[in-house]
Amino acid sequence: MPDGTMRPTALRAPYHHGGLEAALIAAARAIAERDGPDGVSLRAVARAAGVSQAAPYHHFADKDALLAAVAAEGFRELRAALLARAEAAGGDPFERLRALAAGYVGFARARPALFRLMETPAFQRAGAYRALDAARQKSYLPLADAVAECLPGASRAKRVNACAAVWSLAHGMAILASDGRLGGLVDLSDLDKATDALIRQLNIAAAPGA
Amino acid sequence: MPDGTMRPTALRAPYHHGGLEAALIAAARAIAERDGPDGVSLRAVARAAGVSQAAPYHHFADKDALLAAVAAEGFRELRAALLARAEAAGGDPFERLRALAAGYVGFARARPALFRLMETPAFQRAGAYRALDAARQKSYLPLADAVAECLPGASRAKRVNACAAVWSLAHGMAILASDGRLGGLVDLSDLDKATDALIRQLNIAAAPGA
DNA sequence: GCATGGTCCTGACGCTGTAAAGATTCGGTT
DNA sequence: AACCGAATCTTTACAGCGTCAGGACCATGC
Repeated sequence: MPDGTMRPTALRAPYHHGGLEAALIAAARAIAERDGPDGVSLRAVARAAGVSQAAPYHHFADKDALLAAVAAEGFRELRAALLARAEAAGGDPFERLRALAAGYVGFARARPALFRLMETPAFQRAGAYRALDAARQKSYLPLADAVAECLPGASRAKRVNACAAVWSLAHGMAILASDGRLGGLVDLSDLDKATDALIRQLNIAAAPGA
Repeated sequence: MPDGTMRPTALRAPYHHGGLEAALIAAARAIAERDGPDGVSLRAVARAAGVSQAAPYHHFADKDALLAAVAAEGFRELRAALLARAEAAGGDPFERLRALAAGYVGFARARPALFRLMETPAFQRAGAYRALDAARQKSYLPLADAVAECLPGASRAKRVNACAAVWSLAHGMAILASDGRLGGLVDLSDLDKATDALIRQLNIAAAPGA
């Protein structure tokens, strides 16, 4: 193509992208899942979306804001995955709790790069990204609810403690499993079962199966 | 100072630094603890050590190798802190286990940036940095030993499960606490007590005090 | 006294995030 | 239909980054 500057209008990409914001989020996520969170450069994202390097700044304040949007999408998907598992688990609260924990760990294991991005400490700072905060908060609720239902008569302190224990255990497992570091201790090929075994070690409810 | 090139020898820094490797590690750690792991630039580290930007390459293969050295130092300190806590805890295995978990979480809370650096996934890849791997491995042993001593007659599977549970719980607490995210659930001002309460929720041994 | 090799510096390359200024196009108002 | 403001996108530019090549310095061993 000898004439680069005057390509026929029909073949040239339209000046206005149309859905650039969504395209940037998708491209950033794809790159993050391929090369890890640190492999994401704003310029590469822009290239992948077919726009100039400065175009993203019309949709995101800076690079962190774009990554925060990706993370928020991740939390929404995490929430959806948790709700689906809870639904499938049926009515027993402890059963549901174990399903939620397994879902949490499984999500991290299935999308390690995305999970790592969601855990990036730059975005933890509450108040910095409101949409992210909201999505994160909402993603944690199913777990807290299930814990509360497991301990109907307990004091608030007891419930809070149990909630912290479950969350910490699931979070720790999620991180260790997503990095493959739990491999020497538990069978990562059947992560649901492994999570079950660990959650059962918590004094949350009388574990029926044993 | 009009004559920049011919400063008197007595006032000029010696051409050979003397202890550059250690100075670089210390500078990198100081910057990481002030600005976070991502705030560390090789050039800034070199500036802080009073050498040129390329000098570090005579002591470290690349930036990651320097950060890995900082992380290894962190793991050695973590191990020392854990051993000290175990020593102070006395003879009861479960008491020692709780002290170790509290030490683990306390370390992360006291040095959040260093802990975050140690958990950087780029360094998790086993075999990439041998000294780091060794230091990390060794830092985990006290916890595993204490768990084993808590369950003297148990099967290997049971001990491994308990070990994974303790490690996951402590690790999750460490990360959540070092980011301050556990604040809504537990009292971060008395982290030892909070860790105690959570570890007690594990069916590791009959918790005596209740 | 001189060569060797380790330690350090200067300068350069291509990459990054981001700002400023101009071009293009859309939507709504005359 | 003509216009204008606002939104979107491009070009250009700057400083800082990790890293490398080539040269300067100097402690050590012959």
